[in-house]
Amino acid sequence: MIILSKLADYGVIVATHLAADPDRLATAAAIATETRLPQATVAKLLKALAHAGLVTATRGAAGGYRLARQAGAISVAEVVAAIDGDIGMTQCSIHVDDCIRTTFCPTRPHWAAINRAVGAALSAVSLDEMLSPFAFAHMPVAAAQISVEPAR
Amino acid sequence: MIILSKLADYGVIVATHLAADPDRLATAAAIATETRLPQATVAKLLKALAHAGLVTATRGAAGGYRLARQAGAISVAEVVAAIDGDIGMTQCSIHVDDCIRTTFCPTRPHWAAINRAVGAALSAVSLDEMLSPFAFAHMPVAAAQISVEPAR
DNA sequence: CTATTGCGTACCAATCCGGTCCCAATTCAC
DNA sequence: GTGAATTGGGACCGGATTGGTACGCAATAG
Repeated sequence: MIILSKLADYGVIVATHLAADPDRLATAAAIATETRLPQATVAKLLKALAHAGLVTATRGAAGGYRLARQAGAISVAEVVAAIDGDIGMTQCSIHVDDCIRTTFCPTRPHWAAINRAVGAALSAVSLDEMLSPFAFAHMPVAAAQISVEPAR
Repeated sequence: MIILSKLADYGVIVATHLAADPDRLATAAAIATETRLPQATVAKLLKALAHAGLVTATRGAAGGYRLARQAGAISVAEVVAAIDGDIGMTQCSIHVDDCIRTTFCPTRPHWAAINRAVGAALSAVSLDEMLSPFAFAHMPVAAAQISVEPAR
């Protein structure tokens, strides 16, 4: 299974690209060609990022986009959430009501904890770290201990 | 965004249900009614779990399913992987080749680390813990520190 | 032999997703 | 003031994925 949608993946690429050059005011078209992503899609992503307040947009001729904060202050989790919506493991993590099993399902309360752990993994990484050519070393401790076994 | 597919979510419910009564040989139909999930779907899930070796199936009349291992020795990650396939954050985590950006995309190497952290969060929880009415407390350290901010 | 139960596969309907396009609003240059 | 460039916010569409079902085959108990 793939967790991130293509769009969210692209969103991180675009945001990281902006982070590489924080002072520059880049147009959607320029970013698209530089990242080799489809123009219309990049434009859509930037709108979403702007809506979430992660980038600031300047309209009009000679307009463009720029990171709203320092690259170190924007986490991957925020970028993903800006595009795919808030992160939750299960249906009931987000739509709390529409599950007939809520009353007797024993697993429900535990998802919240798993939820936080996953969110933490994404929140722990900022854009400038994504930019660095070196792998970062401050992932949650459990990260190195267990690897998920493939099933097929 | 919702990370787990409905099917994977159901899979965990079914597996947890089996974990509640490890010695019992339960038919797919019985599990379906007890968990209030559609029969055909539960049957499909149990096949997948059996295929992954998480449950053992006994065919024939008076047959049924049973956990293949102790509930404490089966992680949520395994159940999810059995149904949704192996866990990866991005396209390139799984299909390494088919991305034209591999050569110059700076974010690529970092996803692996995030990947492991997420996998660890799911691997850290076993079925018997999902069963307990109390929230477990041994999530990765970062879990409690950061919460993902909603975007919409 | 027959009833029960799992096994495998094929199939269908619905939803979701990636992607495109269009037009209004805003700003700059001349 | 006019026109070009650029973002903003929709609508829209085709295709892939997913949830769910159905059917025939194999195995086993009685």
